[in-house]
Amino acid sequence: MTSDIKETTAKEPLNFIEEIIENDIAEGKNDGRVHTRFPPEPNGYLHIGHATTIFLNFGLARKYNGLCNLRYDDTNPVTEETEYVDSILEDVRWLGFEPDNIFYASDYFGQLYEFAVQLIQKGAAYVDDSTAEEIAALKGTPTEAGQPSPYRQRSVEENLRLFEGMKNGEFPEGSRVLRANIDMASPNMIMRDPVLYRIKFAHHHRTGDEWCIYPMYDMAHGQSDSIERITHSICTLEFAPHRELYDWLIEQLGIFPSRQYEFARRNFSYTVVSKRKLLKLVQEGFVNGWDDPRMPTISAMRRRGFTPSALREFSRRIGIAKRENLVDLGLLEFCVREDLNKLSKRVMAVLNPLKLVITNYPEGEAEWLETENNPEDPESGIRLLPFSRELWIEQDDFMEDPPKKFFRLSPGQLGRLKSAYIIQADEVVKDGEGNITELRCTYFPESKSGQDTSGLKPKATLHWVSAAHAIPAEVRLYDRLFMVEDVDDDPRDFKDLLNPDSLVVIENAWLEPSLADALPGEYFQFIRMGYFTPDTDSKPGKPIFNRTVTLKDAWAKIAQKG
RNA sequence: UGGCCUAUGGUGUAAUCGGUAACACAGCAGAUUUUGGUUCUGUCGUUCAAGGUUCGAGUCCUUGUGGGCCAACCA
Repeated sequence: MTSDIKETTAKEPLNFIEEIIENDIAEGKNDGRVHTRFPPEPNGYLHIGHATTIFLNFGLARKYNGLCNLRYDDTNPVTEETEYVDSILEDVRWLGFEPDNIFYASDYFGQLYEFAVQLIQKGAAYVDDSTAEEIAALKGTPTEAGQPSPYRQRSVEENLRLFEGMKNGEFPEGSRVLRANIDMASPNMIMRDPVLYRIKFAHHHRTGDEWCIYPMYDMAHGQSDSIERITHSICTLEFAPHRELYDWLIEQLGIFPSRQYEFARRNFSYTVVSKRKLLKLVQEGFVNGWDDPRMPTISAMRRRGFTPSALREFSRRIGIAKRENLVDLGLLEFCVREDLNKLSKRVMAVLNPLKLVITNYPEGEAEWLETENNPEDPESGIRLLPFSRELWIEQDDFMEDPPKKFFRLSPGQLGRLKSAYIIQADEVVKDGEGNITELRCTYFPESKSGQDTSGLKPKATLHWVSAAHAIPAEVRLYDRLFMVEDVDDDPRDFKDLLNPDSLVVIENAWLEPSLADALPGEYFQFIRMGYFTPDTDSKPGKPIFNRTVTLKDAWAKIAQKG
């Protein structure tokens, strides 16, 4: 009772954007309407940073009964492709959101052209014949004012004629641009007559060859927001200087006043989120594609076995603010474990097999033992596991000469085989080089799991699979992609910072037979080893599993300390 | 002698008229456990600096300092 009261009264603190929205609603701004948008450029796959932005924009719309559009910011045909368009929608949906509208900035090319004409007509824009270098030279520096272009004083008529000529393909690429007529001495560099339109004879993924002039970001983004009557246009901090231009264009055109708000983009430890760098990793073969499970892309995390709800929880916990940050990806691992602990089926798999023979168990016999599917979920039920004389156990679970704190199997010691019997290690069999090839044990028939009358108290419980029933599998173990925490801050080339052990492939793991038909999208805990999911490379008869994340490992910590 | 943003434990965020600096992760210690998992308990540790206003400052004022972004026909 009291805890219920606590839960309902303890309300989550608002982030600064929610405060702005609630103030706007209280003031009746936009008739209390909230409309956001998620505006990716389709020039790469979405990554973990986009995921937090998706949760922000779609989450805000959901929280305030508003709408959220997906809008592809496709104003640069040179870098944009439909492959990316498709993957973006798939990722948004996988995260649990259906856009209220799916738009493209390219839908507005006609309207945007009209806007540009309006600007020219009121003397707010002009065609400049300068080269890119000439424009840059007259731009000035942050501490020095720029100089006006020699083409700045052209008549409205001439500007109109030339801009139309640009549109009609009469001029070569790079020969002319349309510029806003603002203030070459503005302390804000963005306001020094920014380029609005450029000529590009490039094939656009949607409009084909219809256009040879394309609007710049500033000429497209705010106008698209306005056309869609977006109320809160949320972007990252590096666009803050653009806000002045965003507002100026809305003012000049007299269109719906969308408002821009900026938050700090997220940086993550041991990875990169720059699209340029991610593209390089893919193109130069440092990873096996955009969805290589080591990548920070949404498609990679899906393939690796992360859940949408873990990502959502992670996003909620890191919050939103305006300061520089480096988010510990360990928190994401925590969220993944927290979610998977509740929903994943417990199964047994041996990754580095050591043969174990139970010398007092009859040869050729097998019995099927009950085991629970998930102790965290009483609804999950039980299943049967085959047990027999020859088993596989984990190599790490036996030490011939163990340190004090090791309480798994060692000569003479007892161990519990999970859901089966207690055994005692008797004898080690070695090959000519002294490697342990087999462990011979005896078992206690009266110690059967669930009906144990042996009175024995082994300190460790081991996972195992019956050798005669096990199915072979490949298992891929992933570790952090980079060796340094803050990759972007490191002076070395980021490709020299890659972790050489980010992928370890185990070719000959043994799985319990129930895993034979597991499909991608199913989540498992390999008991004592971690969370795993079938990889999309799996073939019938040749399952491949990805390790999503390890379990917390207290023993590893102890062993490391010595 | 530019403009804008920003500064709270190791990390990420709270503290909504100026009123006991808190939550989570990580760390450490312990209990429980047929997963060295989970769960539970305890614990460590924080306001960039210096002045000022005030009974009282993370919050207000002044002056500094640190970090980030801006000079693509990228977004």
